[in-house]
Amino acid sequence: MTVASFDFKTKMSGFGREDSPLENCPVRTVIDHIGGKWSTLILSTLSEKPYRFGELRRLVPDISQRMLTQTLRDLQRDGYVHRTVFPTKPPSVEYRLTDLGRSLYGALTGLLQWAEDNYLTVREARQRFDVEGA
Amino acid sequence: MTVASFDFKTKMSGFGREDSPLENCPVRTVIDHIGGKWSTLILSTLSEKPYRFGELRRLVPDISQRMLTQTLRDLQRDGYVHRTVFPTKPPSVEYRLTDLGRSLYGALTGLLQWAEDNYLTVREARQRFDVEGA
DNA sequence: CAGAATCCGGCATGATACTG
DNA sequence: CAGTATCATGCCGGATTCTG
Repeated sequence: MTVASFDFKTKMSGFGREDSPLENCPVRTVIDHIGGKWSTLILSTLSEKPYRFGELRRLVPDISQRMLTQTLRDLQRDGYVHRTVFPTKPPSVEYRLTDLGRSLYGALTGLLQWAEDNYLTVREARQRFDVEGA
Repeated sequence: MTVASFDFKTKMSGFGREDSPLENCPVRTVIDHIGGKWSTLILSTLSEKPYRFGELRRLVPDISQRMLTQTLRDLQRDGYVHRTVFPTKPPSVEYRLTDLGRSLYGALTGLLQWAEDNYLTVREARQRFDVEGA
């Protein structure tokens, strides 16, 4: 199965029907939830090693507490992250990637590497477009 | 360079400074713009072969005209899609992937394939989480 | 046919304050 | 330390109408 035919089928599956077609698309099941603003960043950080809540806050200083909590819950809900509570005093909570999360991160790596390799080209294209458009 | 160290560095580059750190992150330069609701879908469709505006509308019936126009413009701006106007009457416009767009789609394929392979697992995890949480 | 312009609602995100 | 709860808001995206 070629790349094109694979994805064309993927795209088509779930479209053209009346019962909320987008929600039934296999690809969107995954993409919609890791396309958020912080998901990839948290996954990247946790791919290095498990971290506690406060450590994540410090490692990703731009994120608000609210968004960190929510992103972690979403990742946990999808089975990418495991949450362990240590009933110490004060309590500490450790987040670590599950096997599924590590697997997803592996698939994500190709895209992240591409971004790293090509972002300058993209920025130049953007500038050219904006200049000639003006 | 390992996966973890690669991405940890990527993540850190652009953070911890005051001048709008997120905007300077190489990864976000790319991810922020293909994380939209329709970008991957249009890229997938165009990976098959070039299409005209109306054909794209029919192939992705859920998208509104406004969003199709905007998504195509963004993809063109980033250099992923080339836009060709044929001055016929009535006019027709063809969209095709550039080399950069094809390259990006190649990097994206791994993630799409992962989604196709694992979306059922993710949905099950989601259900389990929701049930035990209730 | 291929858009541009406009209006509008909802959700994602942020800021702040409070808690066990 | 690790969250929850509440409020404010921006902008994403849908529906509709108009144009060359």
